[in-house]
Amino acid sequence: MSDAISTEGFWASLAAKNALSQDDLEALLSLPVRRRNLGAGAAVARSNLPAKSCSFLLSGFAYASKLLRDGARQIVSVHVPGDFVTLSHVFEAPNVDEIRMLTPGTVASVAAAALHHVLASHPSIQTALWRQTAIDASIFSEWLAAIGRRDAQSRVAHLLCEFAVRLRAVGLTNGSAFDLPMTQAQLADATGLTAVHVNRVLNALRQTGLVATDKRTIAINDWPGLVALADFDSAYLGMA
Amino acid sequence: MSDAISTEGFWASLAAKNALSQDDLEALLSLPVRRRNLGAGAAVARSNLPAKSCSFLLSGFAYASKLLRDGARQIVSVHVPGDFVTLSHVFEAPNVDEIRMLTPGTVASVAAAALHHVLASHPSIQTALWRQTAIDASIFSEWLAAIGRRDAQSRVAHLLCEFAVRLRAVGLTNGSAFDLPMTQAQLADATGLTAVHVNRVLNALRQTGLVATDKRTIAINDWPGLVALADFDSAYLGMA
DNA sequence: CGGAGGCTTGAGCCCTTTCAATGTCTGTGG
DNA sequence: CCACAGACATTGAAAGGGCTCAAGCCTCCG
Repeated sequence: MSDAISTEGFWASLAAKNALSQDDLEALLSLPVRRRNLGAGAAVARSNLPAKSCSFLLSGFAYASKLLRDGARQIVSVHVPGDFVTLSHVFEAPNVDEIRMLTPGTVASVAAAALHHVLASHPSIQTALWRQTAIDASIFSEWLAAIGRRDAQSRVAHLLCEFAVRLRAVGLTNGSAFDLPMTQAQLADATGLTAVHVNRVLNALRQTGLVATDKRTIAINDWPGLVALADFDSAYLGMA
Repeated sequence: MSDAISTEGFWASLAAKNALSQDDLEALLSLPVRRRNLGAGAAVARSNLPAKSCSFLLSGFAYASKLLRDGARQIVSVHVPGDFVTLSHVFEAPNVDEIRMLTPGTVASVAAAALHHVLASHPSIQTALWRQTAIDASIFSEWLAAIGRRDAQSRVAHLLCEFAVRLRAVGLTNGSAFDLPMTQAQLADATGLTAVHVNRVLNALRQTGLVATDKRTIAINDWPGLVALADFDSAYLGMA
């Protein structure tokens, strides 16, 4: 299985999106990177380990979640190939309980110390990473509004819209269809619903002709309709 | 009315918390700052204005919220004196619809251009701001878990615990009591509930002896009990 | 004194959950 | 090739937590 992207491609994309200089790019390319092939369900990082490193996805999907005392789980972010996964881990203790792979995939990691060394002499790179953290925060706040104030159909529709846009941005869509490798239970943990209700919501979305599903593939048949239902505006993703 | 803190005190606190050098601190102190006295309800920043600046609270409370198409509001963050308010606004479009004062207060602002100029030559300062953005993201994700997976009592209790800790950190508590200048409708918008239900929840918290309220003052009578109900762990605030 | 915003309370409803069972798919081993 | 197990999806019925609607009250302030 070849990775969706290479380490070099990842850095080049970061450089392009943030207008970094050639010198900056070369500094990034010189960073020692550790690659790991992980299976579905494997932990990308454990909260008990203080492994201060910054990692990103070369292939596969991952999620970060918080566990509550009563056993409930809240997935707070989902990561697609080309995303940073543990960007904020260069700082103190992680703020989530688990980061796991949704699918088999490859994770690349840079030790925090090495990264800090480069950042100290490359302010533009640090700005790029800071900006990425700001985008992560922006996504969190959008999810907050979705979970806090939207009904179940709108929440699920919003999640689907977000993934459609994010996956298109990294070329992981076939026309209007894309792969969303999450079980309904995981979708429930991401939207603050129950698996049973996610099932019913997906049923409703299918019956109203907005989407079609086949295994874990989502086909959006009525993008304007789905956007309207979700009250979706992609600005918060910080892309264009 | 004198401000709770001064601009100089704000920068000094930032420097202390991030182990910045004397040179860094002096660079911060040399930044041109615009101070504004705002009344309750006044807009700190408007989403339509591309006023790229970074602002922080010298006194008073503020909140940031998103508005949904159907008129619903979700408050995504509340800011206390000493907090940055529009830190991520140094980047692109703001990710919230409104930022308003909860009380009269003073806001200090630094133009993004001036800030960027300093950051380019002071990597440690940029790291400090980046770290603050990471903490903001951490708070978002904690709220996400609270709203997504906790019941109403636990959500409200969690919010009260958070404010108790944050206000104690800036010396704005009297013993176990503190001022939380939010109406029940605003608490509802922050917790994803309705004002009516927040009222009932507060009633229950009072009747079980966990808290007492007087106007907008909250007295926590049973801190361990409230923490247990909220499943609260202050680690996500990135303080100690 | 009157008005406005905020707080409180009651009653009924509804969206979502809970509980429980059945169906489907996939990989595995006999 | 089939039996089996396990994970996931689906469906029904009933319960419940929070919402909606509505009214009354309190307090501050002009």
